[in-house]
Amino acid sequence: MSTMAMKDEDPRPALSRQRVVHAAIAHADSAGLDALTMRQVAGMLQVAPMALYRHISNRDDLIDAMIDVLFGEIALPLGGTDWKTAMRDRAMSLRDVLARHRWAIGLMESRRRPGPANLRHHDAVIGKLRSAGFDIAMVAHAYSLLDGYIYGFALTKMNIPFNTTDEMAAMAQDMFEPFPANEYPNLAEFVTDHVMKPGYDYGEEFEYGLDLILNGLEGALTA
Amino acid sequence: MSTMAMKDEDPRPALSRQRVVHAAIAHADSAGLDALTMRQVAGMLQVAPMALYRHISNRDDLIDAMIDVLFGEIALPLGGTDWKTAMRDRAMSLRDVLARHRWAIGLMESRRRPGPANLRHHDAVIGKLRSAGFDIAMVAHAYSLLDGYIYGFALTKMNIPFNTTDEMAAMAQDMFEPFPANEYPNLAEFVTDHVMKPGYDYGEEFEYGLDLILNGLEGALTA
DNA sequence: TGTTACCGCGTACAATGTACACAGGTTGGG
DNA sequence: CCCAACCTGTGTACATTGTACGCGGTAACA
Repeated sequence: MSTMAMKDEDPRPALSRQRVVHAAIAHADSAGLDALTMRQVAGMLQVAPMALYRHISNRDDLIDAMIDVLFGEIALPLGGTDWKTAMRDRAMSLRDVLARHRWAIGLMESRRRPGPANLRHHDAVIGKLRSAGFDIAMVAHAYSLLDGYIYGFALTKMNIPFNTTDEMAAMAQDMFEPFPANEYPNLAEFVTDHVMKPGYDYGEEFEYGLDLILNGLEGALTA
Repeated sequence: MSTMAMKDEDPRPALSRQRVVHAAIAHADSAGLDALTMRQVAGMLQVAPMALYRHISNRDDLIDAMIDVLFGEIALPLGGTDWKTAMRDRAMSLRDVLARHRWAIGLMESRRRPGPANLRHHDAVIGKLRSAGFDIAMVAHAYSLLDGYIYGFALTKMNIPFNTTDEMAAMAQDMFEPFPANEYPNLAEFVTDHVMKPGYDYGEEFEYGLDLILNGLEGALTA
């Protein structure tokens, strides 16, 4: 039989830009950006490293494409709802995307060649705010504040890998261990009495700040 | 003469951890983190690459040390002022530090081994908030919100290298060029009518959001 | 004067991104 | 049906990186 007419269980379907980009995302999700080497991605696809270069022009181009896929993952419920609900839903969705793809946090807004999903996303958000009565300066304020907070929250909170309270305790131990006891009493109290308490939930922390910002913007808008 | 009794103009003073770290910061400031190779740093100090390893244990240890120097650069005016002024000043100072050292934005809060300046800084900020009447949960809210915003603003705004309006226009051109005209009308309007206007100043943008957050926190505190 | 600790160096190696030329299959024109 | 052009994946090769290892020279102290 010809290779073309092979059945579905072809052990090695043809390479494509899409397949390369998705494999790269999967690998970065599980192993981080540093581990995203061309040879690793090629390995995942059972292909020689140089085969990738038929579909991407270099590693940076690959990352650009990966980021644009993530922009496509952000939900944009801009339909009938008011701007506040729309912005809140978008923020939560973006937060979730960044949680799924931690490696991307520092890259989303620093691409020199934004892809179509990226531009479409920003266009839609700005459009929603404009049609809700924000003038252009106010759009700048709102967008700057919201995205700053969302990305910054992701940056400051998600880099620390604490999945269990025990892990967290161990890390705190390592942190304070090289220094004299009680050298940093406020910080120590904060960590032991709050961060390490069982009920602590970063999700709630995020929403608290988000709502504070949204309420502040609402006040500024109606003023 | 002995090498020890050499005069001040010794062309190559003894290496030290401090000198290595400061050279590395200077290089990262001007060339970025990717260009921060051991060989480059060694070259700045007119020393063989392996000489560095007598004073730092590896590249990651070097970066840890660099970050802690930056934490030391953040002004902490926690004296007689009220919490709001203190937090505002600290935020502005941190913003300035991040502007001077863009390469550090993604690294400040993700060190697994925070240095003494880092811990002292957080301890002081938490202490200031506590003594101003914030309970622990409120400290978590405030700190999360403020640092999220500060780092996020730095991340989203400073990565884009627009020093002049012309450069910005060129970049906007490159951004939209691959796509049909008017594909992204809201974004296009925003860029041309606001970002590229001569009077646009990112500093003001930062302070707008900062004050909104501080006022929101004040409201929550007194409630 | 010896001995010991330290510090900078030269060499070497494994891992990485990617340039280059090639091979095997696919396809379209005669 | 045949051959030429063309894709697409491959093997090899090289420059650049971090850093392990052991050497030699200098300083400090006996």
